[in-house]
Amino acid sequence: MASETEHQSFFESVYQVVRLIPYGRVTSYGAIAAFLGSKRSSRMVGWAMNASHSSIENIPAHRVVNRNGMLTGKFHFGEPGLMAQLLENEGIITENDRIVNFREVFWDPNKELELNL
DNA sequence: GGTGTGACCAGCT
DNA sequence: AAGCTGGCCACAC
Repeated sequence: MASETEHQSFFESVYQVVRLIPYGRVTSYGAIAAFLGSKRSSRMVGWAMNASHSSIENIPAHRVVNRNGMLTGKFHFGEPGLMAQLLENEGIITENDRIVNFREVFWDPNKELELNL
């Protein structure tokens, strides 16, 4: 057995979900964590994003915000304001580093996505 | 291999 | 009501 072992690290799982976020939509760290099974592991999701720079794939980390809809990780994009700019570029309205219509653009993987692992 | 950390969340004071 | 602390779990040194 053993085979290749899909050692899919927690990070990889997070990347997949983040990659599945539709254009013009956002989600929260807790939502992704809950989708992965550990609602309280939301911190790991954020940390995974920190390592997203190591991923060769483009991770739309700007579509991931906290449950308040605030752009908490904007400082990690190299330049502050870049995250908000990317979001507005997708039609998402942000104000004061916070998504105005967060409720409207919120994309819950638990609801939209099905357990197809 | 123990310790620390981290872009959170929720509960307690 | 608002601020803070704890918890949680995976990764880096």
